Amino acid sequence: MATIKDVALAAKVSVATVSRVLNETGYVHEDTRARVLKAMEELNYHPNEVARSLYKRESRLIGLLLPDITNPFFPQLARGVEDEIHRLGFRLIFGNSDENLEKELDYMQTFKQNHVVGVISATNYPDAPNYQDLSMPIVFLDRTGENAPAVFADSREGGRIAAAEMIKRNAKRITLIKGPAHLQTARDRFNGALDVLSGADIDFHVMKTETFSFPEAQKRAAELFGTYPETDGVIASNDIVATAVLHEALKRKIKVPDELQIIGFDDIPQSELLFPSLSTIRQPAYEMGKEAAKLLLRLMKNEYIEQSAVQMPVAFIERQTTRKAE
Amino acid sequence: MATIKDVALAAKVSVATVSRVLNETGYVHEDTRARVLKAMEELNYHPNEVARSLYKRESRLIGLLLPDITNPFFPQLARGVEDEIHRLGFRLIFGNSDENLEKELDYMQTFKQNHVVGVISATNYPDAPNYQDLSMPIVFLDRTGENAPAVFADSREGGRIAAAEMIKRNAKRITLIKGPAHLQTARDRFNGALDVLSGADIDFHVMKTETFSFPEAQKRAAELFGTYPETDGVIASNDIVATAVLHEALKRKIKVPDELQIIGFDDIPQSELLFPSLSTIRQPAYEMGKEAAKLLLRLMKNEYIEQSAVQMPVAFIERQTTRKAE
DNA sequence: TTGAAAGCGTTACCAC
DNA sequence: GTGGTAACGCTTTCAA
Repeated sequence: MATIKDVALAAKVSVATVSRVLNETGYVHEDTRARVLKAMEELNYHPNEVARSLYKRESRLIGLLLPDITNPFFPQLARGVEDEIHRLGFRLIFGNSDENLEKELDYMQTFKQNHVVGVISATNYPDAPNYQDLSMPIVFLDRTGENAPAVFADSREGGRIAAAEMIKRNAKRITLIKGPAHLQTARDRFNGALDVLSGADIDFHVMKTETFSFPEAQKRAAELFGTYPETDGVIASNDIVATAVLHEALKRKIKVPDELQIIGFDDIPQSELLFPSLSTIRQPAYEMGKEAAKLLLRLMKNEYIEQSAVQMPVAFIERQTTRKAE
Repeated sequence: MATIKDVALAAKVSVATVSRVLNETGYVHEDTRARVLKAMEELNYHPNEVARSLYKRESRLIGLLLPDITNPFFPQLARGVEDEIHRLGFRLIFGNSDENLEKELDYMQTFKQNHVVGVISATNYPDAPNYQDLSMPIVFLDRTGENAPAVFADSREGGRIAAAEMIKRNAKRITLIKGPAHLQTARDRFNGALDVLSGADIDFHVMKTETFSFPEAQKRAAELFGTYPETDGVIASNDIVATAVLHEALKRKIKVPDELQIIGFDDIPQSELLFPSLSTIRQPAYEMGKEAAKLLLRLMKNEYIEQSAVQMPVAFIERQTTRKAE
């Protein structure tokens, strides 16, 4: 790879001048600039980002930390982030944390050591020391820290909507599934649904799942129909769990949505591909990724930010696991 | 962040000595080493990777280029790669190419400018100039270049297996769906199935799809049942397309697998979640990612490599869209 | 066994 | 307008 020195030599100027045209900083004569540009072209010169980063103590890299890219909710977040930062010339150092604090620390270390200009993290431990006294801005995605910049969906409202839609559709014996207790978003969904259910004149039943894994969800779904066969409406903690419930219901030849209605949460891409396709509460994952990137970019520019906790709207997506509202 | 100089000062030695204990290179007295280690500890010193990278002209970063992380096949590849390189201390610069040559070039540029030590790319253009005369090793993943290092599944064999299983299960009027022509793997699947079908005494019908997108697949599936309603076995070009066919079949109240059998390709995670769950040809995506990483690591060490094109086995996964073999 | 100093490719300051 | 050069934080000769 050609260096700035090669360009200087070819253009018969000093490296300082080359640097000036490169960064469009300071004066340089039109003719000189042209010569330099030509030399760059000919030598196919591209500045060494590492050297730049060393001197300026910041790179063109952004750190992205997600629990597990293999979980279908996260790729969309990632994609949203990337699309937003890409045109500004930023690139991603990416890692999966498995919700493991050590791994997160490890990646935060990597980020610092590589001079990233900012980080976006979907961590369950936003208040851990990992994330204190950083020299670069950070925004939490799909998570919230104590008045730290964050982008997340209005989960509680999502829970409320799910319950309201279920009631509106005339379910009488509702099962509310509670997700993993360590996830704030899961708790919010649950509490939102509870807000509505407890105020309604309706029978309901709470069941919990420890994880969002399909195999566990399958087991719990089987139990559900064993212990509470008369349920006619399930508000699931997310789409994976909802899928397991749907699966089990179909296996038992329960008619969906006539005998049993199901509402999921997230609207992961495959929810639409199920048969019957899954009614759910949509989180705008891609947009959330974009929004997080935008927020980070503003933070990087040190802009004054009135409200750095941005809450994204959720919406009921009506598909085929719910009946028409009456 | 503390620098090597701070450590040297605190330990009352020169930076050269600190560097020696850091890299375990050259002699250094036990007592000195202890002092240095202690100073590092106290200052919470972590070497600046950027400075290292500048001098050594190589980083601890690996470039990963995938078409679209939002497509459920790719996260598994990514995860396999990451898990393999993580414990060796390597990290990922990640980008989505959208199968766009410009974007790929763009990312390759980024990779070089950041001194990555190697790249793993799932490109459709392995022979493009983008990938020639690189100063670092590259391995193609899920793709092949002309005798370039690569890791990919045995798609042709996969096609053969799909066709054989379909015949074994007594399908009589088979529909073979041909995937996007620009994808080598799609062509291979198709040709493999054709190998078997054309040698068998059986009716079959070929239909093509231009993309692997669900909406297009839905349209084509609808057409299929319109123009060839008597088909009783569909060999789809991948699981997304198979899902669309299943969807359409269920909508038309065609009994699966009694009246219609379906075999997909890939075994993406959601294939198991469908109802009925999808029989498919599995590509070991996670393992492919791992294998690609391993190969890259060996290439980086300049090991002699007998066979740098590693073909991974595929297998028939029997689920509920096929009948029991007779 | 240790330290001084050059060099990695840039940028930015200060002269001219 | 332009060039010389110190500095960014590290590794690696070379000498002592």
